Amino acid sequence: MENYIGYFKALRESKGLTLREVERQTEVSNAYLSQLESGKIKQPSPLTLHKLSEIYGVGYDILMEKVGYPPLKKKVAEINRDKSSIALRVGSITEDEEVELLNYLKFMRSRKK
Amino acid sequence: MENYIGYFKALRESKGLTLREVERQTEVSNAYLSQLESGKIKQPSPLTLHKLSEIYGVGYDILMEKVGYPPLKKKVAEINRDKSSIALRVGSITEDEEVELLNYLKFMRSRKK
DNA sequence: TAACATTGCTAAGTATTGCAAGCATTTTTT
DNA sequence: AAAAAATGCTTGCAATACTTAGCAATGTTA
Repeated sequence: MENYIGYFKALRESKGLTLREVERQTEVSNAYLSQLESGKIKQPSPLTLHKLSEIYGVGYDILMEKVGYPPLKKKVAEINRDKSSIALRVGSITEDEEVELLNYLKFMRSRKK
Repeated sequence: MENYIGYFKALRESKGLTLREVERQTEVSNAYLSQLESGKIKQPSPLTLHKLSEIYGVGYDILMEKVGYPPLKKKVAEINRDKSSIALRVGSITEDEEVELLNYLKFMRSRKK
């Protein structure tokens, strides 16, 4: 969402790295890095950001937010709503559904043996 | 990490939602949702995943990893808060079990009407 | 000085996300 | 039963991430 012009360039230069050195270590082309630093790229992919976060020593989540992706950090309210790890994957469920799912899971597993 | 075929469709149907209902709430076109569910989309953007995570009640980070984006390390405090009843009793579930549970959840909920 | 390497950058091309419009079929309403 | 609405889906199309190839300027070495 916001402007991160100057940010990536300052980051790289603070480490004393050239575009081609970053290219070697991240396998992101120097051409693209140049475009990124000059503000021609709106939202580099998470994978690209992850590579950059490693070489620059900056948090992956920091870079994600920097370019405007939704924040990765969970809010406490959401954590409390999602009680179990299953709920994290299938969405929130009621207590009754939880029991029924448990039984069904048990049935599923016994059937596949 | 690779294939999430069946997952998004199972998620939606477990909630008893139509493509156009999800479109209304997330502002993601039903056309795109259809392609996503049929496996024609490799990596939907973080913003799209964030919207889906909200309407489906599934962790944003879970969806991010599901489609193959780099994993984000959780804070220890959050991890401990996340695991509760079901996880402690049955342990983790496989991807196949996950989809099967979603389908059963859909059946459970449709039965009670 | 001359040859060569390195630097940042641009232009053109490929691939993919996501949308608008529309179609065929099923479901709902009258 | 007919009309209307809702549903899932396909087909172009625009926008954009990212690459390869190359250029001009600067730095390095013989």
